[in-house]
Amino acid sequence: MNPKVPIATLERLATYLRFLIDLQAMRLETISSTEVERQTGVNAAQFRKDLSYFGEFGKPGVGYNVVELQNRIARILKVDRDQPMIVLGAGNLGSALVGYHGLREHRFQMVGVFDSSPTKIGARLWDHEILDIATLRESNAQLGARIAIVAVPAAVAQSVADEAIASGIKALLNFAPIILRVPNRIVVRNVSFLQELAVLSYYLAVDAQK
Amino acid sequence: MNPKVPIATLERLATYLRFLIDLQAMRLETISSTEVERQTGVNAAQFRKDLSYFGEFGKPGVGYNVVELQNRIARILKVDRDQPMIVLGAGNLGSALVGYHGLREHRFQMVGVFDSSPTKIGARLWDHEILDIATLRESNAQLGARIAIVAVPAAVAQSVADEAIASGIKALLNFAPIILRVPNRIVVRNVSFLQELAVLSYYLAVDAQK
DNA sequence: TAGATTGTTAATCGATTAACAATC
DNA sequence: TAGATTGTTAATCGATTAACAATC
Repeated sequence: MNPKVPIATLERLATYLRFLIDLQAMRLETISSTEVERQTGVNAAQFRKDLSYFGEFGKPGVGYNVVELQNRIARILKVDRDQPMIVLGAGNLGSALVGYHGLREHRFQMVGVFDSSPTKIGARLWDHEILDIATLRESNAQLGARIAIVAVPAAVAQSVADEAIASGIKALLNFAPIILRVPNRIVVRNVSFLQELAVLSYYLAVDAQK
Repeated sequence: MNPKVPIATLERLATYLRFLIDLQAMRLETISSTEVERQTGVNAAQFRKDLSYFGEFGKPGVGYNVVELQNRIARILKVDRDQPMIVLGAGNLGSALVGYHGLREHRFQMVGVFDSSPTKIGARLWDHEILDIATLRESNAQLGARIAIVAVPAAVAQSVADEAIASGIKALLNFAPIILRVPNRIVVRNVSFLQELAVLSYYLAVDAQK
């Protein structure tokens, strides 16, 4: 059914999901691909093609049922069930992530926060006790998280990632501005606002030229 | 010289820059594209092609001078000069961003933080006083920022973005999980860790099948 | 000079979009 | 039935990578 789904498709799927949640809040029953294009800017053929990797979702002449499509996309992305997750690093960013309610709303369940600083270990962060990152292996044997967010400084990100993988983590969301080297079986996604800002900065200058 | 540079190229340029800074810290004088591939995973031809949009950078038979390449990429991305920047929203995420030193290191200069909450306005956040977002237009007339980071809740992100644009902002880094509608001349980049997590979540399930 | 590595052209690969028969 | 819109095929577009002459 899904022989090599492009990553771009998966990213858009997450966008569609978000959009459908809004439509549902607005009590809309159905939506057509043309209307999706008008409201999100994603090409209508693109939208239909993206969905086609996973089966048939709409009714010709009618469109897509908002609630049904939303549920099916959630199931495809596996965000229809709780996903235990840990955060590595309780600095500014790590703290912000632990306190972010959007995660829970999307069924990502924060089960542990780790840091290496003696002044932080044992302290409370929202409703979590900060754990010693040196105990990651033992702790995650209990917690059973497969997703970890890397929110430590660049200098220690690689070794923290290595430890996380040894502790059973299968997927990493990396906020540190370095390229993590990991085994093939491990999935990594990078979030780099410095990179994003650099791209903005480039376009700012290009536009000014015109 | 640069007739439509792919966005992917610009993103990688930021990665190269980061990598070159590390190389310089390690006192390396030159590097070859093959070595870049070995250390970053980016295909060597890709690396050379990316640079070729902007001129010639290396010496055949020798490679690239680390310091020179670093400087030239910084100039291309315009991160060789201070860029004034504002943050909209002083919640968890906004606060973390304001406190993030990496921004200053990359010449992004935080010049203002805005929020709408009466309990926050006037309070100190690191070395900034939180300003009333209702005064954005007047304030940014003074501050002169062209880049804004949108770190407000989804429900108000669009109206805040509209205000920012009216205040002279030309580029937006959007953390809110919605699609911002903006005029053509405005550049937007989105950072969505919910989206990233959804992609991870998908692959986690796919791998488990195998 | 011989060996290494560049910058660039051409080939390949993959993703986006247009077009349309099928169908509600 | 007529009109609308789907799912999918085929055409287009763009990005990645391999190959190689130029050159240090």
